[in-house]
Amino acid sequence: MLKLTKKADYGLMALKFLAEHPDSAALSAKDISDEYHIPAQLLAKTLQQLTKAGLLKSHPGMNGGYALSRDARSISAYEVILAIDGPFFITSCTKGAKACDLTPSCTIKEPLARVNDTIAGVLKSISIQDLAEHEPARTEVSQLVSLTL
Amino acid sequence: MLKLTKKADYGLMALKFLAEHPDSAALSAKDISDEYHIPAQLLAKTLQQLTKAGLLKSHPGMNGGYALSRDARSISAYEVILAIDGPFFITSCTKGAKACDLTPSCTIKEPLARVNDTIAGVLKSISIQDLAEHEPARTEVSQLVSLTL
DNA sequence: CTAAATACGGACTGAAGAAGTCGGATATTC
DNA sequence: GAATATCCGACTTCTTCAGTCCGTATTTAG
Repeated sequence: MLKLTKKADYGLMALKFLAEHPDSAALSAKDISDEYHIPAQLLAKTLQQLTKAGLLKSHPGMNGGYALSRDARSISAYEVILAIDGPFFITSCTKGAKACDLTPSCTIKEPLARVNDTIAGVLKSISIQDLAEHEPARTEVSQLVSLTL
Repeated sequence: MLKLTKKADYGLMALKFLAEHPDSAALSAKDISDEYHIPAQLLAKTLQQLTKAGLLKSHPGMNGGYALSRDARSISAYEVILAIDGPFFITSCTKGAKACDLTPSCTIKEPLARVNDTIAGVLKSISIQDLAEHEPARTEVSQLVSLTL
């Protein structure tokens, strides 16, 4: 309930790791899975999804691997989650056009859609670079997000 | 992925419906499930959870049913979701104290915990009364939520 | 040219959680 | 006492996530 998938987590971790090693030409899926102790093949698939989404550049062969396709500052957490988990909606019904089956009385959706937008806005405001700048996190971005019901 | 359960949706709808009928002494689970075309027994359980959480007052017997235990303006969407789905965490690992197994390297969690707090804050700022004040939603709450990474 | 290392990608299994049902017990009103 | 409710645990079913297996394609190293 209201939780990211592990693949999304793994994806964020991987991008963060790549952002922390800009000098390396490419890091393999195994390099990253070793670092974080996550299942290698699962991470591999996740990285493939991110590649298809254009967030990573891949390079097969020996000494191959993955690298960020753009600057870490221009990649948002939102893009990563979207690429892996697909579009998310906080409500069960809001599936594109097709609304709540036989329940147009579902007036809950409209306010919750705003909540949804707010969350998306927050995630869009967080870049991979933000994640890579470590723990103490004195980044102090102080992002303001407004919600109007 | 990042979605409320249907029970949480149902719960919000039910509370909204009750808030719209403050004149009625009590409305039964069936009254509400008919209104929204929701499985009656499932909604019943949800209402029982909300009763245990103290958000509703129940009354068995004929002409019995449920009523809000407090003013609709003092009940937040956050409380409802918490009562039904339990505490939510956007990350997979943040389970109370026990952190990420063998992965303390999981620096992703810290920034995402802030996102989690932001979402909680937004949900806390939305009352059942807000949901009940219908569609055009000229409520214009204009809530500000700050996020500092 | 061959072999190793790597990315790609489909199919499959198992586990977990969500959605919904069933059946009975208890309380209240008429 | 009968009808209408809430209460509540157990159960089935369905979906999705997590993870694995296995084969293919591609690049580099030697």
